[in-house]
Amino acid sequence: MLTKHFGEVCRDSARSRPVERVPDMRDDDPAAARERVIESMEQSAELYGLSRSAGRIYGVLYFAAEPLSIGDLVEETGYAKSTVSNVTRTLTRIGLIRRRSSSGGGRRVRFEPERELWYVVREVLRRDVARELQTTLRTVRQAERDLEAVDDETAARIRELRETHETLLDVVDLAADFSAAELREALEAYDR
Amino acid sequence: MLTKHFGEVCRDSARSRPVERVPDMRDDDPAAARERVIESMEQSAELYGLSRSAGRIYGVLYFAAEPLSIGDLVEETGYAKSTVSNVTRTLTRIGLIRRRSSSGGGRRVRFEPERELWYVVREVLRRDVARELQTTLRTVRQAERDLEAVDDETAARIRELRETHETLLDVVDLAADFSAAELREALEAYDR
DNA sequence: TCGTTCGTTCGGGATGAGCCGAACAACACG
DNA sequence: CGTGTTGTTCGGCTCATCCCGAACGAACGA
Repeated sequence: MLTKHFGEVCRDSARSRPVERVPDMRDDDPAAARERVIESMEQSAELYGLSRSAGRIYGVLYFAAEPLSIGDLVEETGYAKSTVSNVTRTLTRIGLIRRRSSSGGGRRVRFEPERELWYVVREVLRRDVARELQTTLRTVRQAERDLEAVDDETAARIRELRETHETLLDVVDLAADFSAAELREALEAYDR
Repeated sequence: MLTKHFGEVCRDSARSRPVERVPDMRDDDPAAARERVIESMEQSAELYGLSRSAGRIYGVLYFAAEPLSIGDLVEETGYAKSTVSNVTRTLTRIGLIRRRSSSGGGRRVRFEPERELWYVVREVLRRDVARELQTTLRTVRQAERDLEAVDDETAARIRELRETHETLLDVVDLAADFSAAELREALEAYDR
């Protein structure tokens, strides 16, 4: 997936949050603007199969002046400590945030966001998508080999499937080696 | 998302299926090979945030010689008619399968698969990802405008976020206009 | 050594997803 | 018009997910 639910993109987006945030502020208040952007991140998180809390935690870290600990995040987001602990683990695994352990003394863990989103996408492409394509490809190739002698519709379909996946894997592998700006340039430069 | 769960990619993949399939067959049996590929599709479906049944139904359609009706799919997959009805609706919305209604007479609906997977990805990029990026961008730009007078860390972060999203949206828009082969060629041709 | 401070893990409650069977609705054909 | 056939919708069941509070464990300082 890449998306959790391709449809019903907006479900109940008015889930009651545990703490109230930014009661009433003027429009040019940085805190209010920040809050609106973070809410947008919550929504995006849902589209990409993450929980709403993941979006908020990433958002808080995005705007933070310095890496935050779990305790800090609990205070900022109003989520329980266990929730923050689990969500940060998930976000770390994806690559959306990083643990900066042992900054100075103490076992206090601090998290900082990866702000270059394309890096995150790239890692997902490599770690998840490419790997999935490879696994499928292995299965398909094995099936193709098993049916070497056969020449029916099924064999033809399997060949087609292999070719499709080979192309997709090539594209993913290639794209994962580009930066976002390079990618844009490469696509703009290409003339058909 | 694009993926439902970026982690725990393999959960209990041995869920009991309602009907038994391909009891025991030789390795070069087309049906056995087909079955293994379809099982692989079930797994892929999960990664991309779809249900296992969606993967199987798509797989059955992929190998079908002709478009299948809901009744056919019930017979082929062993799922309940209601399940097949719901899943086909989802798959149609995504673009993985198409309804070929009114082929000849009758109100019998038939489904056929989109075998060019990149087309599907492209549609998802356009319909879901690009749209999401645009929505976020609108929010971020509004926030930036609200903070025109302000010049603090938050304002800087918002500017950075806008630039990131603008680049990503450009890339998505561009990529969605390419075929898979063109995309590969464009990336291969680009020399840094 | 003993609190203190942090983070993780465990069990539980609420919500939602996936699947089922059965009832319902639409349409073709006798 | 019935009547069978096909697809959709509805209520229910089960299981996973999300989030919580509380208990647990590991490190550090006094």
